[in-house]
Amino acid sequence: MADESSNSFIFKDTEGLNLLETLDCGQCFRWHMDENGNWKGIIGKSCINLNLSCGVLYTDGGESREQLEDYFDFNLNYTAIKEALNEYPTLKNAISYSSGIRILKQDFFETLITFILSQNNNIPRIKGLVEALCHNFGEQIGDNLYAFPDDVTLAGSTEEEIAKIKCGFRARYIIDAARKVNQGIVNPVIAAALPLEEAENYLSQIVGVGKKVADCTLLFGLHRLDAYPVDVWIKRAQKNFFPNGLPLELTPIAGIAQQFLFNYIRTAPETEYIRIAEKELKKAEKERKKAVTL
DNA sequence: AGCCAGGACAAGT
DNA sequence: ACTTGTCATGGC
Repeated sequence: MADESSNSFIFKDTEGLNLLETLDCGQCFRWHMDENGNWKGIIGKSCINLNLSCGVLYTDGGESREQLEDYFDFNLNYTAIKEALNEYPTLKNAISYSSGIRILKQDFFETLITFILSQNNNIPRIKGLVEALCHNFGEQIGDNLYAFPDDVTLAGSTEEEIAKIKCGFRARYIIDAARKVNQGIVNPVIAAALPLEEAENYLSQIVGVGKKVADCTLLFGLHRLDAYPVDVWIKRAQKNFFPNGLPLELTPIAGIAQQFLFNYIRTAPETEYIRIAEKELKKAEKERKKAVTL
């Protein structure tokens, strides 16, 4: 992979990109690291290999240089964004914990369906469900490799067929999403252009899509950096660090701040005391309720 | 064994 | 406008 052949590309200025932090921070679910620290994943119908050493990203298998440049959003100046976020102590800590996170520019439909699958689920299981969906409904693009299914395929399936992947109550949500996208009732171009709150409501036409899933779709699938998904982890972070919400100045890039915060509160050693404290609190609450009923 | 998970939704205060 | 129960499944 020394020089750029037909589908191998080199990105020399990766601005502090860290593949583990970016590909395993809960924004995407189809990338896998091997024992050497290299990554393999699927973008569109391409299986892509990634190797990052000494700040240089070597890619193999992509369609074009522009495809990867776009996917990793290399034209956005992350140094400047992180400087703005660093003005706030908690965000500064979160960024120094995992400074190599970038918000990927993923496919709209894939992101929409993936985050429908994400609801009330943990990340390992989301990965399994997405993989099962691709395996059962996606086009085979290689040896045991499947693209994410398109809206036509999913819209043409039944709820029972979708439920085969064991996604439970989410099966009918997927059908509804696929049909509304397929019929043009939900159009990514329109969603991308609407003001945030209207865009959230627009996507919430889909049964099973509320504010959280809408925000994830807007942020990860349409690169709306003002979208700020609030899940159980972000609620925890807010309770402890931003009881009055994020600073208003950060509104245009709240989504990026959110992703640093999410990874920080969920996995950083220095926030473990918060996770433990909440567990203890919950346990005590349960004991209290038990005592009342006796 | 039981709690929880990148929630949404309906029904109840 | 806020709480609560329910939904299907399996990771830990």
